[in-house]
Amino acid sequence: MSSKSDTQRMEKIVSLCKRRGFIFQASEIYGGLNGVWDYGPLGVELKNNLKQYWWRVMVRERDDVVGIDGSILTGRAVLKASGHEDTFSDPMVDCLLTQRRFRADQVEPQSGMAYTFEGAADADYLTAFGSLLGPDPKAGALEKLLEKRATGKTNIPRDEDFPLVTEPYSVLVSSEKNSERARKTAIEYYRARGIRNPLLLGETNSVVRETRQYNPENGSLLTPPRAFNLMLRTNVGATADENSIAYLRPETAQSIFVQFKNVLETSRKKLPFGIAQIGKAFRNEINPRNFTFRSREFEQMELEYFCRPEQGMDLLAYWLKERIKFYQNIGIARGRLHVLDVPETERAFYSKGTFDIEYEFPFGRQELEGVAYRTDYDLMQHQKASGKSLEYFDEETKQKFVPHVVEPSAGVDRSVLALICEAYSEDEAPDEKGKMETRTVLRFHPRMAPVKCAVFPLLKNKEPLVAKAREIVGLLRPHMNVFYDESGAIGRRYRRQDEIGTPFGVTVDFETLGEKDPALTDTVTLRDRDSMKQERVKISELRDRLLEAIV
RNA sequence: GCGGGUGUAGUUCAAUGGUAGAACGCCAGCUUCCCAAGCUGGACACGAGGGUUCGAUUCCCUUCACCCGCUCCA
Repeated sequence: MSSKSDTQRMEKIVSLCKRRGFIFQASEIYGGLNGVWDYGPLGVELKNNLKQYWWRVMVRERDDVVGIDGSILTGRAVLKASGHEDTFSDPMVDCLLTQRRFRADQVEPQSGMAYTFEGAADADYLTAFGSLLGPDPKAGALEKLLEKRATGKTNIPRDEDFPLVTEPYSVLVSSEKNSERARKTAIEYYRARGIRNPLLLGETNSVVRETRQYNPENGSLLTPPRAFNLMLRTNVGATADENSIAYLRPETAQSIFVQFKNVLETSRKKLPFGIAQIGKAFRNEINPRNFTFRSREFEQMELEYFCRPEQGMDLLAYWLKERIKFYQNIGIARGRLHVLDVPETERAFYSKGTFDIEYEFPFGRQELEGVAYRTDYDLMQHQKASGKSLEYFDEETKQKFVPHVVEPSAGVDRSVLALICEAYSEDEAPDEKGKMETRTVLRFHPRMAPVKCAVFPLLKNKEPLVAKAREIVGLLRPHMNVFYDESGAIGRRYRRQDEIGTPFGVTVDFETLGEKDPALTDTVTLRDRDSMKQERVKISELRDRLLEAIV
């Protein structure tokens, strides 16, 4: 899916993230921790800008949404009711021959004749020492062979070079007629384990019925089922027993459902209304991949928008539109956003409609957000399990019912990564001598940029320049994240800011001090990151000029 | 979890069974310096743990992490 150049692009982005302080590997000095990442000084600014903008648009600027901040530690009962405790512990099995993985409960039960082998030795090797096992090795032959070898009364070498595998293996075929196919499969298996010309040892067979132990595609034995519980578990309290089990929440949504009644009463909202939350969630992913895209600790921005049953489908369409608008407003090009209408067969059984909003990452098209109409499933589950009514009473119609819910659920870390991928660009800019050089620029939307404005004195050894620049920093700092830099040539300082995506640069020069033209006193150059154009601006107008661009 | 690949300064890349180099970047200093300039000086690396060896960054084993493919993704 991703070409070589996309992989290279991604590598450059990862490297830039580290070099400039956006994202580091967690516990790096100890060799790292798989699937966990830390945000550095710039990363946290970017992430906060994203979260704050989401909160502003989704909560503060609306009458119909309130927020909460739920706990991460979640009682077992909650996740039992939500269905997570069951659906998160899928037992998985692997085919011993092809390594293909299946969910254990999805393997078709089969009946037939199972051929089991105790192991295999290299036939070429064995002939060199005479036919120790006879032409047709029967059950127990392997034991005999090992016994003989141990006594030393045979020529069979005892060292590790002797090509012998003692792991049992078994193949299921429909009947005795297919015994040869069973042997062929077994030979293939032992060959994969390093025996050049396998001689099967200790063959037995038996009739089996309704078993899920074999791969239906090739009859090969599967590994025993191993549970992959995607929830991270911990213990609360002094004793670490069954009763103290708690989970780190696998999604933020459940704390909203669980607090639905409290929020409804205290906020005095009427349907339709929403409860929003930004917070951490945890999943013990089998295979974290693609930088921060799939990690074990991550952050979500979720809205649960409650409504009457008949409003569900319309609101699903409404929120999908709103959410796409959101991504455009943070600087993601509409052309790289895709909407996937999740087909019924792939939706959760309780969902009447789900849209995935996907972004074209360098590593492929991947989900940023799911907008799902979850019906009344969640509240119903908690009502049943807790025995507490989660109904809503409509004063006008005098009806009592459990509200339905539409859920736009976005990944914070995924969106941050999308912002970085979207912003990353390389262009050509002339250096001092007019030679073209590659310039790395993060073209963040000014609203998202971690640093809004950099302020430079043209020279650091001229006190009046430095003082003026410091003064400007003081003027802007209450309103935005400002960065002061006095070291190195001015061009170098501009490039440093380009690489972290600072949209504006302000330089204090001798004209600011009124040395050349009195009319230019207290003006500075304002440099634009993308065009690299400069413009003379009065210091007194600077603040409003910048605020306009970054809100 | 399986298969393949990779681990040497912040980055890119060298070399070596015995002292690990460079470039760029970074820090300090000088310079009326507007797009990675120049000069001087400086800091920083063999992912971790074992083993072999007089001696290991180099050879072997294990482990950790990252990348690619599969798998998974309620």
